[in-house]
Amino acid sequence: MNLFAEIKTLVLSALHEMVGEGALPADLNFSNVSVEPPRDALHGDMATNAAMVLAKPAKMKPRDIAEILAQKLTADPRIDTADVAGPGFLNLRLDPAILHGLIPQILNSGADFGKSNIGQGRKVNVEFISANPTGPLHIGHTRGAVFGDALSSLLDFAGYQVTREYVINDGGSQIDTLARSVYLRYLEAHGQAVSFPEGVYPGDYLVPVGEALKAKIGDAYIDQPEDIWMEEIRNFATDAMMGLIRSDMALLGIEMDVFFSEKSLYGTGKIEACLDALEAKGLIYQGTLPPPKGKLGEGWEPREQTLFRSTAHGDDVDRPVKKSDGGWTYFAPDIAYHYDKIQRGFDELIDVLGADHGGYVKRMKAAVSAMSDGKVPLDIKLCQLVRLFRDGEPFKMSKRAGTFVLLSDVVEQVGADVTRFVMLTRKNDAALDFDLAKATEQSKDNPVFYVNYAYARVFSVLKKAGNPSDEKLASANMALLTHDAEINLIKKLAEWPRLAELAATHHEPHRIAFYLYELASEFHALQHLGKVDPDLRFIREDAVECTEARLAMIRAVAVVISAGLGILGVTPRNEMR
RNA sequence: GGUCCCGUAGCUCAGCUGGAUAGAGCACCGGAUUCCUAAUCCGGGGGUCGCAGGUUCGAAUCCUGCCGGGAUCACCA
Repeated sequence: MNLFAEIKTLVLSALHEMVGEGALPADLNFSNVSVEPPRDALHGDMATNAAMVLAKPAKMKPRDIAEILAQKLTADPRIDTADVAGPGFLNLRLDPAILHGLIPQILNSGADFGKSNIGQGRKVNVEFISANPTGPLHIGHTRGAVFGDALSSLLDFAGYQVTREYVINDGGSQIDTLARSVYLRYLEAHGQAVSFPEGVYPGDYLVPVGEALKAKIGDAYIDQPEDIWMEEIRNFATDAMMGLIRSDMALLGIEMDVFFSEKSLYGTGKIEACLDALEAKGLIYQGTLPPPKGKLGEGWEPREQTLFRSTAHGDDVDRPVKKSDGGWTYFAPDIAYHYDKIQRGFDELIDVLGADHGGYVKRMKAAVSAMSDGKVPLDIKLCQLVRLFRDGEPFKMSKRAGTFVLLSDVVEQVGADVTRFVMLTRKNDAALDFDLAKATEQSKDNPVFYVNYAYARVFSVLKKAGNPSDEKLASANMALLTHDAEINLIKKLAEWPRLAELAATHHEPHRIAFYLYELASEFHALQHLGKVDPDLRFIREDAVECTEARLAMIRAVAVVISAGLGILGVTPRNEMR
């Protein structure tokens, strides 16, 4: 289904043939041979670098290799011409029938067009959001949420078996703080005047939690010491916060497969078992860390702690797993959590984190490498900050939380689809400026609109043509699509499977967004040509066959846009008014 | 000071395991609509790819060192 992969197979078999005939030496490594879209469409439909990457190991001139390869390739019916160009590129022009044949393929496969099996059913765990259950999700979580969800869909599209996972940090001291905060709201619900000292969460969102607690237990905990109510309120409050977070996620249409409780690692021997496993590899020891370099060294004092030898797996310094008082550091349960993921049989792990976790990457990779003996790759995707604007002015106020802009504020203002798309128009590791006013603007300046507009235009045209079925369109005579702009559009469609594979292997969903913009652009250009030259209009009363072929083509555009937006989690609209 | 990320057109950013004359949008200038959505399209000007070395047939891309911006940095999760 991936035309580029198909032609690459052809190139490789031609190369093997050349080896068999003695035209190339044996033992050549073909892994660097690629077949790609050429930078300039004038060069042809596809280009291969085979002659250039093989020239040196084969000790031949690139052009000599290219000449022979060109002869072999043109013998194949799929290849019209193969021209040697530049330093040794081989530019291929395909038999138009190959491109034309793509359209029925797209119409018949529908949303499945572009799916691949590069994942080969490998189990991949994508952990994302994982916000502390102490309040609603804010803008800082939103990008990671959208990114993780889209990456998951992308990997699924590429043939991986994906698990979306959220780890609930319900074991740490911040939950004690949450419980105390809720206790105050509980007292408040009973009519007591309360003040909120430093170190508790003052947010209004805890008011209903305090009231709910009152409704559940009445006045049982009034004037009671902390050790009486702490455990129960911790659980009660955590559940309430996870309820909030789940409803925030629902606003973006995100559903997790697994919610993993960090607390489940404590008191169950899981952390101990994990560290035992590391100790068996000689990676746990008692020791004292050197002072940090630089001026932060002030106030530092040596402490003997239990340390993980992360330097054995690429980290810069070993990391403590136990505090000097014997309690676990945060790192310890997190190692155990990743150990658990490995034991659950995942072949690959992905963590989506905020950029403020940058210092955490090496140690976690070291831990996973150590625990899996280097067999389970861990990719940590750091999402950089989102800067919110409205009409060019920084946007910071939140009506409900007072400090952070909430995810729900953003979705309320621009909608889930716009939020998702905009969040995916940047690489995850580049900072993102998000202008809430521009995001709802209906213009080409707004990529969401621009892409969806192309989709809606297709529907408009099809409607005008009486909504022919995909089956009927698939049987049209595509050979009538001969105009350059039409061929360019089909070539863009042909790139989709390849692009989806690349985006998946690189864990970069933003490439989908950029591709969709380009596809929409090709479509808008062609659509406009019909205004200048009536013969190029999609619907021609005087040419039924041609009309059918064109309708099939634009229907294929809609199918691919729909598939792409589907991966991004955006629902295309059939009309924009 | 260590580590990580970023540095590409006036602005915001793409640039696909290194490949051909470095691309797009905005802004600016000039055009296009009796028509399926002008909410669009076409053309033009605009670049020492932060700087300097290195690797090679070839570097925005890989390596080293600087410069600038951001994040982070030992018993906080």
